[in-house]
Amino acid sequence: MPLANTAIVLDFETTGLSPDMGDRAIEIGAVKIVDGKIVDNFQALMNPGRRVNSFIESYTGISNAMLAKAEPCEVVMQRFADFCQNFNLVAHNASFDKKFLDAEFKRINHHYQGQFACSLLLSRRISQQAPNHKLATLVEYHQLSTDGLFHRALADATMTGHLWLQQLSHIEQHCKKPLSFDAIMKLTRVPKAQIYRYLTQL
DNA sequence: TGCCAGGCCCTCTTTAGGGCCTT
Repeated sequence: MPLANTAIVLDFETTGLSPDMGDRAIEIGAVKIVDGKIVDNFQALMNPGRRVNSFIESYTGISNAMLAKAEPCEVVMQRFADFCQNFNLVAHNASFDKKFLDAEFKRINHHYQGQFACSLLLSRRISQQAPNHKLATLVEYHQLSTDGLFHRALADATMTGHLWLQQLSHIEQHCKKPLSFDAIMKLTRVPKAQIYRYLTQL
């Protein structure tokens, strides 16, 4: 049973909010965490085969000129599949990143086997006093290390990685033992009002 | 034609609506 402190934390930049509406990934960033330490990372722009709008250029700082020089999504996603193997995955608001991961992997006929946990759902349970649960707010709230760059894939994935490790540390203070990835997945489904009682029973 | 995300989660709820998050 793999522990929660070994995982790949990833983040996509995309052309929009929904692959079902035709949106594509334009950048992926990820950090590999083994035994609670970041040991490797992955970052690549990818050419979605069409232009992105000015909002996305402004929001991410990723221009159409940058994407024109990038490898196609299919090439990058194959390299990412090799990078992530079957590590369990983490993202902030994982439902968003999972639907893009699933859509891009489907295009290259790659079948991912691991689980996908969400640092946003975890934060809503174990940091209920935080002003809100946006990634940037939580980085400041928990005083996590950051290079000040936001909305680029590797920067966001790295910050989410630090957030994930902070969350695991906080949880372990309550249950007094390292938890499996599966246990954390279950924890993100426990009703908020029951979370601390649940932790002490683990 | 005109519309267009969607899962989570709370509440003035469950025969629903709206804010929070992600790009």
